[in-house]
Amino acid sequence: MPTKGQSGQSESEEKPTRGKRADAVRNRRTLLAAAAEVFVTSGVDAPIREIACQAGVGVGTIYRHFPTRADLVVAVYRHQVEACAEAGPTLLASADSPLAALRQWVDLFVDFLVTKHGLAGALQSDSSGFEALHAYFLDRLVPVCAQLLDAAVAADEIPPGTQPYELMRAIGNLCIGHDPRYDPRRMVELLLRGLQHPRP
Amino acid sequence: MPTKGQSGQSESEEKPTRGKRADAVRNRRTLLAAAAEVFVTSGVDAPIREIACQAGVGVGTIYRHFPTRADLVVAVYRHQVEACAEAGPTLLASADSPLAALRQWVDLFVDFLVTKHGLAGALQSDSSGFEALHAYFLDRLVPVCAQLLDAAVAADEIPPGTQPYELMRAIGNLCIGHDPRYDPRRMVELLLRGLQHPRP
DNA sequence: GGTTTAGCGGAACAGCGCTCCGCTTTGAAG
DNA sequence: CTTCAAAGCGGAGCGCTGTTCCGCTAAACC
Repeated sequence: MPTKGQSGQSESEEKPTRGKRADAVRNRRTLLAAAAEVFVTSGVDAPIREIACQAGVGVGTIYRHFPTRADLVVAVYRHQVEACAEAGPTLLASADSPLAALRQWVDLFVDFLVTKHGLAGALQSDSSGFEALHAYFLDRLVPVCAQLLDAAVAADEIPPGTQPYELMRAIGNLCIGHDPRYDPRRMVELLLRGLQHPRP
Repeated sequence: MPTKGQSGQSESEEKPTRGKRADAVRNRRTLLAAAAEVFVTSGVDAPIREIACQAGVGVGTIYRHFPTRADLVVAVYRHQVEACAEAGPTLLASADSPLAALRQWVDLFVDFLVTKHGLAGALQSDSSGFEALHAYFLDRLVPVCAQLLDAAVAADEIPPGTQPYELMRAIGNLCIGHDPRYDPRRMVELLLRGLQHPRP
């Protein structure tokens, strides 16, 4: 992991560089890298101390930069969530049909969830300050899902009435749990099939 | 809650009365009652101490009677799980079609899960000694589900290939989370619709 | 009654989230 | 380069968990 090349660091910063001290900015990056690494091996509910240790900082530093767990998780996965959100309109334009676009987009979302250990579970968790995570994911992705659903309805590929929020949550729920006998993708596929028009 | 009428208590005991001491048997019952009550208000992952307090016993007593959390949860809900399992064949005999029986049975299962706060989540949990709970539910219900699925396949109402375990897990997952904007029943209904034959 | 031992209670330990405050480092003014 | 306010840091410490362990109580059997 190359951390070299600090010559010009005014690239795409979320909002950390806001008249902050140099060591604070450095720590924030270290923290994000450490969290990303720990999340892979221990899941998103890894002990805070573990992340602090991996980053070589005290727990206080984590809480100052990321007051709640959700803030940290969101910061780590922001780019990927953003990419997923942006993929919605793109797919709608490129796919054969709105329903096909919806399918591909859901695939993207599912892939994202199943590869992040424990993330799907955390998304639905009602405890431990994960609510903000839930909120962010939903704020960002539900509108995209709504757009895809609307397009599919307009193309008469599915009946109207499906709530985007409900669908997203169902998909998230289906992605919970690692088990060789359980393939979330297959169940999501079933769910999507159920979305289509029942033939009279 | 009437706990009277101890005259003849040799009714349907699971296995507590096995040459045990009288106070042990009494404590076991108290514990089950207390746990059932606490589960309603605080969910199945309520603190052990809370259950112990409600029952008026020490925590050691709980661990002696129910070594893992799953043992306690299973003991509390055994009757209902059993009833659900037995309803399978009954519905198959009484319903209009195997698929209708499957639907009604799934409804039963979903009702059970959504009314027990946190149970669905615990079912999928991979931590805190809930594995045994998972195992019990599956051992008891998957065969019933398999029977219903087989019947529906035989009646050519659904295509073959659906794994009972996978379906049960998906349904369980869909029941996670209390939220006015999310109705598990509706999503399970979608899933079941997806199960049916796609019309060519 | 006496004796044995199953069973009980809860102190105690370990792992967690989160807070709080004394100390260090930074960056700019002199 | 020195000075110095304050931004930032670290980790001890608190409260709440699950789980164990052992001295003591009281049930059961003689």
